[in-house]
Amino acid sequence: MTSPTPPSTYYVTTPIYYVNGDPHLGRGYTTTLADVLTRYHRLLGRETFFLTGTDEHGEKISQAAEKRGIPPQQFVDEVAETYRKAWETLRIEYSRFIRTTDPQHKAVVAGILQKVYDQGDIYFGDYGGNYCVGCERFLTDKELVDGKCPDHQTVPQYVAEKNYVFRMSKYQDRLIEHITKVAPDFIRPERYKNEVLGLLREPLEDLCISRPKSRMDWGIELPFDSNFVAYVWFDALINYITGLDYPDGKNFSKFWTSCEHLIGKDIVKPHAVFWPTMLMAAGIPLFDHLTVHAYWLTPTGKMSKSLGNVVDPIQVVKEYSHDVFRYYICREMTFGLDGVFSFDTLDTRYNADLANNLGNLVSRSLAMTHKYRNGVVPASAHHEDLESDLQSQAKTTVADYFRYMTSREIHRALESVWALVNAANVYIDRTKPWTLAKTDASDPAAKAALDASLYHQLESLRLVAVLISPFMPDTSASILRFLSYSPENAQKECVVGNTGWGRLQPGVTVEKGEALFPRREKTEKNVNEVSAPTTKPEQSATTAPATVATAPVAATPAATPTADAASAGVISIDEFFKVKLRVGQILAAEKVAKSEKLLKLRVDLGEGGEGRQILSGIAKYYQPEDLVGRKVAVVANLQPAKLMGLESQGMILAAEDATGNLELIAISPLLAPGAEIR
RNA sequence: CGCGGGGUAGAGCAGUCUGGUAGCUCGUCGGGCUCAUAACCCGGAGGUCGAUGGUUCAAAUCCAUCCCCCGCAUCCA
Repeated sequence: MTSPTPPSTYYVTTPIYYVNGDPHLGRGYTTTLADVLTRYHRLLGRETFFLTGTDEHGEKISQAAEKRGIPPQQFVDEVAETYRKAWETLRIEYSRFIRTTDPQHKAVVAGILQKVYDQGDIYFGDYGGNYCVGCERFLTDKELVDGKCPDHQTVPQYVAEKNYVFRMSKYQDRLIEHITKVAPDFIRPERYKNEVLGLLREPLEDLCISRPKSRMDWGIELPFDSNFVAYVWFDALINYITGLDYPDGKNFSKFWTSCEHLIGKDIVKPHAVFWPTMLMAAGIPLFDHLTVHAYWLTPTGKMSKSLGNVVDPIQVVKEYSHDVFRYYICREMTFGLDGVFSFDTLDTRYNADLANNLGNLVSRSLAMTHKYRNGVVPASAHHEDLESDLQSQAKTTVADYFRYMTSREIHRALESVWALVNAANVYIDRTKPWTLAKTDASDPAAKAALDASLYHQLESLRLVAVLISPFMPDTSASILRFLSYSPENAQKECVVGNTGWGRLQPGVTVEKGEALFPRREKTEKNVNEVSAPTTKPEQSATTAPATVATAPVAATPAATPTADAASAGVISIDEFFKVKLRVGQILAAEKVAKSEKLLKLRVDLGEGGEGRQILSGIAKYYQPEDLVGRKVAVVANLQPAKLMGLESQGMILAAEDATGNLELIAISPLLAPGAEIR
C-alpha cells in the first residue's frame, strides 16, 4: 500500500477561458478535473499550484464590448467576475486567477516577444492573405472552400499586410524528438499523442503572431513595433508562466517543471505544437504533461447553444450538490473519450452509487455501532477469513486507486473505491452483526466477532473517505467527522505513503450522522432529457420560423427596444414588417451534389424571369420531384448567401417539432405566386 | 477511396495494443436478510462480440474486404 513517490511539487493549469463565452459544462469539467488533481496531490503531501483564469484580448471582445456600449476593460472585468463566481459555486480552490489584461502578464509577454525577436526567430513578413473576421485569423488556401471560410460561409477579405511571424518550423524536428523519445508521456492519453504526431508529419508553417493596430488594437503591443499587437497565442499561452511569476518568481523555479496542462481536445494543436515550440524559442524548459479530455455530449448529440440543450453546471450544482456533480462528471466519462451527460444517468448514479451503496453503508455502520456499542469504536482482536477478504480488497483498492490516478484514468480510480464500498456491504451481510448481537452478552466468541465486524466496517469507511476526498471534499469531511477522525491525520498518512489498515483508534465515539445522500425519485423532466432546469427557451431555434422571429432583432442591435422587451425576444410590429414574406411556387427542384441536407429550388415569386434560386435544408424530408408545383412561404428580402458554393436568394419556411417532424408551411394552391404574407 | 471515432446481453459501457472459459453498471426475474436511506446480500435469464473471408491448435482481440452509425471537413439563409 504505497502511494507513488514523485516530485514534491505539482502545478496544474486549465486553459484561460475566452471571455466571449460562459462557464459552461465543458469548462466546468476541465476546471473541476484540475481541482480534483490539485486535492489529490495535496493529499499525497505535495506542494501544489493551480492556475486558471480568463483570456481577454482580441477583436471579438472589443466588438462585444462595443455592442454593449462599454469600454472593453469594463466588459472583461464583468465576465471575469462571473467566472470567479462560477468556480466558487463548483468548490474550485485555485491558487491564482490570471487575466491576460493583468499588467504583469503584458510585461511577461513583451519580454518573451523581445527575446525571441532578438534571437531572430520572429521576422517581419508578408502575411498577405485571406482574413476572416469571424475567425479572427488568416486562412490558408487549403482551408478555404470554394473561396470562403468554412466556419462562417463568408468570403474572407484579402488583406495584404505585413505581419510578424514566428519561425515555428525551425523547431519541428526537436518537437517530434521530444514527443516520441524524450518524454513519451508528454501528451496523453495516447490517442491525442498520435493525432499530434500525425499533424507533425506535414511540414509546419510559420506562425503569424501579430495584428496591425489599425485593424485591431485590443491587445498587447509588440515591444519592437508599436504599430502592432500580439495575436492570440503569443499572448494567451504565456499566461501559464506569468501565473508563476516568470521569470524571477520563486513559484516559477519551484513549480514549472512539474507542470500539467489540462485541456479539451479542441485546443490540442496550440498546446501541443505552438506552445512547446514557443518555449523552445524562449529557452524555457518544456512542461511535463499535456493531458487532453474529450467532450460532453447530450443523449441526442452535440451540445449547442442554438439547440438549447446546453447543460449549465451551476444549475446542476444547485439542484444536487457540488460533490454529486463532481462525482458524476469524474465517474461517468471515460477519460479521453466523449461522454454523455444526462439527468437520467445522473439520477441513476446518484441513487445506485451514492445513496444505496455509499450513503447506506455509512448509515448502517454508524447505526449498528450505536445500537450495539453505544457509539464507541471497539477494538478488534478477532481476525478470520471474512476479515482477510475485506482487508485484501482494501489493499487492492488502494493499489488500483493510485495506479489509475497516476495514469489519469480517474473514472477507474473511482470505480476501484466503489469496489471497496461494495466489499464492505458484503462483509456486513456475511458477518451478520445483528445475529451476533443476540448472544453477544453471554458468548465471548460472539462478542469478539461483533467487535471485529463493527471495527472493520468503520475502518473501511475511513479509508473510503480518505480516497474520495479529492473528488468529494464535503462528503469525505462528513464521514471523517462522523468517525471522529481528523482530516489532518488522513493527509499525514498519505504523506508517509501509507494508507494502511488499522488507523482508526478504538475507544473514540462516532456520531450517528445524517443521511449523506437521501434517495431521489427520478425527475419527470428527464423523460425529455437534458435541458437544464432553467435553461432559457431561447425561442428554441430549430428552423425557419424562429429565424424569422430573430432576424429583425439582430438587424437592429439593441437600438430601440427596451431592455425588457429585448430580453423577452419581443419585437415591434414595425420590426416584423421588415421581413417580406411572399407566396412562392416551386418551379424546379434538385439535389445538391455532395450535400446531405440541401435541395436547390427554383421558385417563382411573381417577379417575372425564371424565378429565384433558393437553397433549403430539407433534403432529408422531401424528394425533389414531390416539391415541383408546390406553393410555399418564402422570405423574400433575405440577404443572399452562398451554401455549398451556390447562391441562395431567399428562405423557404418550414416548421420542425421536438420529435423531429419537419413540414413546409402549408400555402393554399389558390394563392398566386408573389402574394404578400402578413 | 476526404479525416476521425464507433458497432460486445433490453440500455450504457469495459475488454482489442500484449489471441487462450465474454466482463461491469443499470434494468429484469427468483430467493435471502432485517443493522440500514423500500436499502443490503445471493442466484437466474439474457450475447453466433456489425458481416464475410483469411492467419492460427485457438480470434471480440491479428490481417483483408464490406455494411451501418456518429462527429468534423463542405450544407438547416
